[in-house]
Amino acid sequence: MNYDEAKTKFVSTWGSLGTLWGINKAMAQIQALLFISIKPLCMEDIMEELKISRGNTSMNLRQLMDWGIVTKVIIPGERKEYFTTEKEVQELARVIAKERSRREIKPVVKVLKEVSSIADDGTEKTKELIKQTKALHDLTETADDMINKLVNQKQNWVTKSLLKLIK
Amino acid sequence: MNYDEAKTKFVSTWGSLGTLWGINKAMAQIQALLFISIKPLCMEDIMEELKISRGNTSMNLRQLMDWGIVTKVIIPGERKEYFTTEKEVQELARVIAKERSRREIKPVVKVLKEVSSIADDGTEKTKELIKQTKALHDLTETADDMINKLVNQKQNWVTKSLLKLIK
DNA sequence: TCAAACTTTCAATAATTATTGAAAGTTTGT
DNA sequence: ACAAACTTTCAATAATTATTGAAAGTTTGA
Repeated sequence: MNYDEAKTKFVSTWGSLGTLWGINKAMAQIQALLFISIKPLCMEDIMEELKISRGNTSMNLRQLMDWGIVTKVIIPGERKEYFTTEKEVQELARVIAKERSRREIKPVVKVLKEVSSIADDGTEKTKELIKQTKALHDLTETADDMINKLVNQKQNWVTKSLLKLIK
Repeated sequence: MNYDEAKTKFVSTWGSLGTLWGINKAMAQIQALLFISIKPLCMEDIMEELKISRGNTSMNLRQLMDWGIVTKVIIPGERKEYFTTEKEVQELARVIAKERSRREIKPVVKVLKEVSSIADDGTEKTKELIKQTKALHDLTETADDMINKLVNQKQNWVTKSLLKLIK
């Protein structure tokens, strides 16, 4: 496998993993492309490499910037804008996890709390609903906390030592 | 909020969370419904509660059974089939994480390993590709390992004490 | 072995989500 | 103030994914 093959393989695989953290293919691919690029890229570069339209590129770059993963770079003497991505995987993971938690997990935890707090009218079905949603609430909240805490540890040794602990 | 409101809210919220673990809405809703039901339900019950078609119900039940989350229950004297879901949240989380890892994370880890193992031809761009995909490989693999290990600990105290550790 | 009771399959359709491309908007140098 | 160089917006369209419903399949009891 040569450089170009490896690059294409990486970009498309990382793109398809997008769903795993709730972003679309193009967005994930743009990030992947920037992630392995040795210099900032402009819109043309990205459009050409990924064969996507200008509008698509613009919209997805915007979202990546909103997330704080991609930043605009101004190159003196150049009119057009260039882009780079966060190069530290640890930091990348932090941002993604944080965003995911905020957008998707937190609202669910909130609903679970509400539902598990309804008045116990004494019927078996209500008891079951309360019991099960409470269990789900605890699990979800704990998992969310853990992910956030883990991912906020910037030093990699924490992850490694934890992993050893639970082996 | 009374029982029926709470139930509807829970089922639809849990359904929309489906994307988070890579299953579709109907599948997540069926599971949610069974999760708070005090007795096994048949296809009619599910169709009626969720207002979905017979075909949809059948296909999604099948997939839930393939995942090992839902099991068929035979009620003596009854012709039709009944279904229940795993009621332990811990076990539920285990199955979901395992499935997700197998279907989505493992293949990506494999590709990252391949890509990061290409020959270093000495160019800067190749070095960068290798370096970055290697970092991603390590992170992804570590995260995957952690999730699997954590989720395999059936006792809840492990999670709790770990959480304390990293607070 | 038949028919009633039930489940599965799958082509057609609907719903959702991503992408395009061209017009409108913005910025910059002269 | 203008025009060139660039970016953004968004309605239209395409691609993808989920859902339906009816026909085919299966099981069971008499």
